[in-house]
Amino acid sequence: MNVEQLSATLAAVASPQRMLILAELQGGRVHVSELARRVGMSRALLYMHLAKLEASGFVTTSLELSPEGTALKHVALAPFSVTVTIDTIADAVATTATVNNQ
Amino acid sequence: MNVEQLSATLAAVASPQRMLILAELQGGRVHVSELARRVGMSRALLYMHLAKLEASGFVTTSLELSPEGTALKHVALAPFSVTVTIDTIADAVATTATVNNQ
DNA sequence: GACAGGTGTAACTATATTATGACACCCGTA
DNA sequence: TACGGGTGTCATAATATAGTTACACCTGTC
Repeated sequence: MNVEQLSATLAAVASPQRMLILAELQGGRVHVSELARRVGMSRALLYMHLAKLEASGFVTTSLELSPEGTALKHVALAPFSVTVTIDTIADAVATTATVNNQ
Repeated sequence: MNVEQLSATLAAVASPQRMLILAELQGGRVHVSELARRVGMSRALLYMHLAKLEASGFVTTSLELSPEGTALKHVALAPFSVTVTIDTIADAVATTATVNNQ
């Protein structure tokens, strides 16, 4: 994992709003509009946050048809565990430096 | 640890520039001006990054007199290990929610 | 005194992130 | 057809973060 990826992953979870979203998803998967109501933010904003969370693998989404026939985009928590130590960081920096020097 | 603290801690380390700084400090403590040269940034900018790293406990600083009599601000890596799981986040959210509802 | 090398910060600009509001479109139902 | 409830995205505004430049000040040395 290079610096950019590690940075993006940490930044994705280093947001009070996104932590709220993840905590809410602990109760089970929820569709986007319902999730927006629960965390108290607009759908447009939630889409932005979900894009960051999904890009770094913290959540997964799936578009499914409800019994009533309407499409629902379900968001579910993905299992994850991120540990940061000086070695994690040094490795990322070393990888990035190598790539840049090629 | 509440959401604000956890967010600040993760944000502090979720920066390519600050990762570079931490990686550089792995070789031992360095004074500010020298560190600025090594990571290739201005002192003013480095001070800003160091303030964030120090606020979350990733580095420590100490002002000391060199043998030549000039003051040197030494920056050293502090031992750390940050792990983020859904439980870490849920706890932080729960703590924050409790505080806000008081 | 002029210089080299250090600390510390204020003011400002540039850029990235976060947030809002409006729009187009789809499906079932009264 | 007019709702109500979804999805998805586009400008745009507001705010936070990152970065630059310049300044004041200190110490030892030529």
